[in-house]
Amino acid sequence: MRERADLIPELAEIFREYGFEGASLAFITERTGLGKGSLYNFFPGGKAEMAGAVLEHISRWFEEDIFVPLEQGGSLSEMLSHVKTYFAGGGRVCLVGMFALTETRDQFAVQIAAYFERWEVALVAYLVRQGKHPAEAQAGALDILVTIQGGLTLSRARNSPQYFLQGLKRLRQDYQG
Amino acid sequence: MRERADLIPELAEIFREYGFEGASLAFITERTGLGKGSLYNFFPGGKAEMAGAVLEHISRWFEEDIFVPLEQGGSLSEMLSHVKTYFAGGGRVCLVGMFALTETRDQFAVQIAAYFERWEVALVAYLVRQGKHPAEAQAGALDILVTIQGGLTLSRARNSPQYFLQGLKRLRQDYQG
DNA sequence: CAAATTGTGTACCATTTGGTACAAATGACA
DNA sequence: TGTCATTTGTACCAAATGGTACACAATTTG
Repeated sequence: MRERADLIPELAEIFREYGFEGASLAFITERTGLGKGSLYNFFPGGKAEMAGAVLEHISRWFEEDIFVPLEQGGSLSEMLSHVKTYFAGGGRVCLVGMFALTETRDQFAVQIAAYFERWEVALVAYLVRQGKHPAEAQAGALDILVTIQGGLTLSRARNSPQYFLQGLKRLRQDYQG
Repeated sequence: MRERADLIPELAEIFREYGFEGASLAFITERTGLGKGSLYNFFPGGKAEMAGAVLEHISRWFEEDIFVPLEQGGSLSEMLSHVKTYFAGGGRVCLVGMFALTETRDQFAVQIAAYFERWEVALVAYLVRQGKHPAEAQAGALDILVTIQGGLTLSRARNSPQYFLQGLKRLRQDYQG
């Protein structure tokens, strides 16, 4: 017997690999080893609720491990290290970015936008604390987000982590405090 | 009566909006106004062949309007302008990037990788011509691709073109010949 | 230990999916 | 004009889809 919380990381991995539409209920059943009964017991709203829970889980992780540290004295270098680990050095896809591009987007638009906005706010706070002017900090935050997202997309597309890794390297140089 | 070539841009727009899995045959028939008979007449391989044709069409456009000019004396600024127009200033999604992230990826992995590799080659050629050392040119090419892709993803996610537009602006500054 | 609660598997459902068959309409062309 | 190939709509199909119903097993809890 399992509980809902244990399932969420598994579901996250499944959606990461197959997308929202691509991950059929039949496949989710097979991969988790749970029947529909259990699945719909934990997530009465079906696939949509599963994906929602996964997004929430991701948001919480970033909130604790990335955003808050960034706002409370952590360094950018530290953040980039955590990000690098989280995305397996470019081998793991950003589920939020993926949902943002596909048809799933409308369904989760609010959570998707909130995730990136929150990240941006934390980055701006960090850069201002480093002595940058607000406009400069804003531009820097966008640059950092864009470089991470783009690196992940291209690393996936070319099946090579170099895009992601080199992006992180440049960010370290350009924004070292 | 229509012909195959006219259909491809329509299909491209449909896939862009709904993704590969999300664009059902029923919807494609409705949107194009063509029955399955016509669709399967032009694309006997079904949806997969439609998407393949769309990717090929996109590749050809970039080859002629982006890659070749870049290798034959065009400026980076010129390329960035074309790219900006093509992606509607950040309002249009990169279909190749989208396919790269979703489950569709395996099916079209070769075309997806080739598209970005080709772009990278053209950029390296341009930067070397500008007097950069090969390693520097390579790093610059990756940076440019990453910034464009990331900008598109984030602009879509936040429903705001600023990520894409500011990325382009930075590229203009950092790589002006 | 009994009773309520929670978790689980299976059988089932209507709907939608991508795809096929084929006859009728349309066009090019001699 | 008559022939032939292409184009088109419709009716069909098996398989897969997300979802529900429900009986049974495992827990908690009084």
